Amino acid sequence: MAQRRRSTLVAVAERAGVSIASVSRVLNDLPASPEVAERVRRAAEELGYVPDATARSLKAGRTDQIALAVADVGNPVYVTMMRAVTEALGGTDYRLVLSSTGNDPAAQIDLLASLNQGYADGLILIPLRVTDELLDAVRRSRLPIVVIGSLPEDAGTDNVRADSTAGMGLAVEHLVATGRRRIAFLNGPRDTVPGEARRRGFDDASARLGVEVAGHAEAEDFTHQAGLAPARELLAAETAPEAIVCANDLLALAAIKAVRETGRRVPEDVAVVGMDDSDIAELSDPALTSVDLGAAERARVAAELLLDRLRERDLPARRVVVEPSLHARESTR
Amino acid sequence: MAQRRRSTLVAVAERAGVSIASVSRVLNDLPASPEVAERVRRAAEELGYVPDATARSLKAGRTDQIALAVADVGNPVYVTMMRAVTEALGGTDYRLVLSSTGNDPAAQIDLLASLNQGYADGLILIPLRVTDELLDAVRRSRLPIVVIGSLPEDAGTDNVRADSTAGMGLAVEHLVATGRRRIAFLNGPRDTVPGEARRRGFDDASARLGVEVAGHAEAEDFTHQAGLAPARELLAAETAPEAIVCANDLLALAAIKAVRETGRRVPEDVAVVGMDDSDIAELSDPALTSVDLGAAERARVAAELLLDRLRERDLPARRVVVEPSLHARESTR
DNA sequence: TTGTAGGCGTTATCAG
DNA sequence: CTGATAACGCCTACAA
Repeated sequence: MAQRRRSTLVAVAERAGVSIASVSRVLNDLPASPEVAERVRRAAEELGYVPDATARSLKAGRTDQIALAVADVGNPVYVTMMRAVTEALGGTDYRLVLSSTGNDPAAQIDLLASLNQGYADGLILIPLRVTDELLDAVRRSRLPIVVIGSLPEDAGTDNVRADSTAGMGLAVEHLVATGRRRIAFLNGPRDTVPGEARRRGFDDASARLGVEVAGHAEAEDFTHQAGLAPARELLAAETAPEAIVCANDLLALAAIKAVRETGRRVPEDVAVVGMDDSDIAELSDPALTSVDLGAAERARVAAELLLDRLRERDLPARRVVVEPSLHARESTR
Repeated sequence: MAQRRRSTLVAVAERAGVSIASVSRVLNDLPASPEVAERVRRAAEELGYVPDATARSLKAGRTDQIALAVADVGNPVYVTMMRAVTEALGGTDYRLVLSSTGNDPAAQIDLLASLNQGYADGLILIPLRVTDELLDAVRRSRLPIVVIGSLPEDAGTDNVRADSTAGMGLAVEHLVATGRRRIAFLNGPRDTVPGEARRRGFDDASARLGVEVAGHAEAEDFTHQAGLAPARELLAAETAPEAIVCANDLLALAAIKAVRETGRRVPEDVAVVGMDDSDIAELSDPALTSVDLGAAERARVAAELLLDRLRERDLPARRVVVEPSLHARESTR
């Protein structure tokens, strides 16, 4: 059985018969005589000494931790982002502290407040809704924050965003190119960051490309369950759509299900395009055509920006836009 | 703009004209005269004072952090578990430190070593493969660990596991009850904790219930992609299976896809049962019948066990088995 | 090269 | 009730 109590520099020093300063130096590869170095290393080894992260942090003023705040750990897009952040941090020796704040803006503000306790060196924030209070809290925060999602110009915060308009453009163009004209839009809640951006994107794209808009519907949430009813609505319209563009992949699966319920086929009768290109796009049957708004890339870039800023605090606020790409699969053949 | 530098007890004490001891007391709700309390609170407020988590940790010997180590942040089951842990921790003031170790046992051992730096108070470990080295490292660890997954009897570690045998029993019984006799098994890698457990479970159940085993196949990974080829194999057998039991939901989706490729229908020609009852089971079309091995519950219990032990170190090692349940959906109608 | 000592920001003990 | 002071474990001038 290993000793219950952690051993400290003092213990190692005693055992090696030297001062704690020498121990610290040896273990941090600072100059020391070979003989002392040897004694220290052996003592440390024998005691199973491991430096204490907390004490180090207090001294160094850094925690080597980065916080990631997401609304919902369950949503596939956030999972993608989490994974990307994890990978980006893999090479460094930062640890990841995960906070699931739920949809509640108040919870995010609480989180920002608690961050000022300094348990992390920086934060990647993925807000579902951006309120003025949140922006304010972000501005007031003592530590570097990178926000993923659209922010007002003057937010003065590092910011990585998708180009929803371009993404919707890709979706609609693709549908037009494959011969669809009457296109409907299945959105999530409009009072969210992605909901608002994607609706604008769809409207822009459909106007620009001169397609016939066969209806808008809005699910109460970006989930499969919430998507079924509005999808059925769209399909029940007098002039049925030839294609449905959906604001995310879960809604797209709901659309496919709804299409099939009416006895129609995907893609022959109704084509379906999703958005986010999450894992389920490939798993779905038929495999789902989806626009990748660069979730992984956005998260990766956000991590880079943050690491950057931790290295060098005095940088101007940066904004990065990640370009979308279309992944054509069976649902729009 | 907020002041760049965090203010400390000393700053508050100076401003309030009292000692740091008094400040600490007031802010920790220890007895103090109303007048001092008032002055301290005002000063703290004016300076935007927030106590430093690191300093607190050093003093208290606790970090208020719990580490969660999973093999792959992408796998839906792990996501389920992460969410459950997040929720379980929601009521407490523990933070969650997430480590994605990959499939590499060495990485998990490194993680255990680094944990001895004391950046967390406890660990929930979900190993994909349990090697002797890993068990050893777990035993040697200075901090409380709860392992999710099967462990040898004598591991002496808190442990939460699924009952794969019972789960497979539910799957096979359900298939028998719905009139299927020739049943095949699509597994993931056998040299993993779940792979081994589920294979044994299937063999036990099929023997006990006297069904005709229409083949075993093994995917190289628990993924959709890896499942396609072995699923096709099973279907190409001379006496085709009437049902396929799959070791997880991703493999089950692969099986459904493979069945359809051959022009057969699910569930009429071939029934498919998945395992884990992850989100995609409900999303799939047809919706997937799946055995819930209690991923969320296991994670929740693991978190409870850990919190428990953090409260009271001297507990005997506990082992909890979580019972499975079957969720019948369209894929076995 | 080595040791002494101070300090990172808290909390807690012990006098006053 | 309050204040001075000693830890927590580490790093690092500075002095020897």
